[in-house]
Amino acid sequence: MYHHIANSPVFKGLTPDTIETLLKSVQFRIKNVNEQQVIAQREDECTNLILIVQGSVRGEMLDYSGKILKVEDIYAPRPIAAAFLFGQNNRYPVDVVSNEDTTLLVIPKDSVLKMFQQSDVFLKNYLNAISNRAQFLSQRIWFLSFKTIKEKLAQYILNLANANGNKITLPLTQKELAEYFGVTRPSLARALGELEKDQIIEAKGKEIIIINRKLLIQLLN
Amino acid sequence: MYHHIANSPVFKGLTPDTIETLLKSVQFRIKNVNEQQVIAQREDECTNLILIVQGSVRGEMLDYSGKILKVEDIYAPRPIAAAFLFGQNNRYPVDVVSNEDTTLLVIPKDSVLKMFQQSDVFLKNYLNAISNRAQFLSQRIWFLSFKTIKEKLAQYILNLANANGNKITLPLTQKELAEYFGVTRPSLARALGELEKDQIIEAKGKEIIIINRKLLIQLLN
DNA sequence: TTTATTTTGTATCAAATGTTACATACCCAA
DNA sequence: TTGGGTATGTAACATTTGATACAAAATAAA
Repeated sequence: MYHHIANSPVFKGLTPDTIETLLKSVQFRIKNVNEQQVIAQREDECTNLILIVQGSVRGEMLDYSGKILKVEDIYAPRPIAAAFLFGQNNRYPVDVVSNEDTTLLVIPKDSVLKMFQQSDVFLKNYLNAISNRAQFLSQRIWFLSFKTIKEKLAQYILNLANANGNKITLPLTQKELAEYFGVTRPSLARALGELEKDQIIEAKGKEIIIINRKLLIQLLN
Repeated sequence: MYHHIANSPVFKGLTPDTIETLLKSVQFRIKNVNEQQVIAQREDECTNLILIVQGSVRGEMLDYSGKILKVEDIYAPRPIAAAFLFGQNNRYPVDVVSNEDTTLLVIPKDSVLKMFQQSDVFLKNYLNAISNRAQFLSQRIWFLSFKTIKEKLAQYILNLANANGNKITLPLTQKELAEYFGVTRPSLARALGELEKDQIIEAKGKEIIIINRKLLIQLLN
């Protein structure tokens, strides 16, 4: 087990032996769950740090009518909801359900605090994990603030192109990109097509070449 | 000064004297800036924890064409970008500019780490601050995932009503609410008007009464 | 290679929202 | 009380996007 979780972001830089020593100095437990088992429900208080040792879970966001809005899969050896163990309203924002037979490492909050005192590395890793989450979300919101699909595309392409000149390769399928943008797939395809028709970009498969960067930037005005 | 920052989220529960002792055991500096002075630029590395002792600053998000997208004001005695001191890409996501004559407390990252070791309370406060930020952003994204304005309104109203029965008071003006929803003000007003016309709610100023909760929930389907 | 599956391009139509403009209501301060 | 500024209600029209459907292309599997 310690070998598995040594790859977890919160244990990065620690040897399996060190992790074992660290964990054995506090309380924790192992929990095995079957497929489709509910691990936590929305609004449950989040009192433990949960790491996925093996398997995967998903977070399901529901609205008031019970409809599933968004699903996020989390795989071993990542932590579940590290950013919800602390904070004013430390409750799960989603229902957490196992996708498959899954092994969980459950560490109570005060054990986590003890581990912070004992391991500088663990503390830094934990801070990094939450911070990364906040940064990711922040970036995502910034992105969603672009009104039209073309604006989002322009911003997205310019971001990728900054490093690699005028030729980029989309790292996502159109379907995934559409989901990332919060729009439908045909709408995204349409927007791409129009950018191409206007001679702003040239797209062949996932390869995109910026033909007229000036016009691309102007889309953001 | 220590009295001022004692009200900061990261120093909550500590007396001014304790804070003084804590800070004097590490390195830090005070920085006074005039109005409209640039404190940090987007993509600058974030190497210090910055607290606003007195005054206020704003974070400005710019797109590639240089247009200001969003502004967030931060007032004393809150920290600036606490969630960007750690993490993989610890760079400011925004330009930070002072709104007025402002006094800043600048604490280098390694001093912050030392303070974590010396004060359990400070560490917990910091974790809470980052976590709150992540939770806030998470909630915000969840919210933005509702497609139509009516859906957003329904979700928003139901959230407020949960605690207080069927009568709620909007804590924001329509303008602010529209901004929060990421829509224009007239569109929000129209949506509110239609909910009223359909006898789902009754709105008078900021007072809203849910007339037909069932229909309100059905909007989410 | 052939077949199945996924991805992409495109079209049509309806629905939602933005834009702009203006009138009315409200609130605070002189 | 009376302005002046802000907040709100509403209208007409243009734009954008969603929903749905289907065909072509690309990719993976047999």
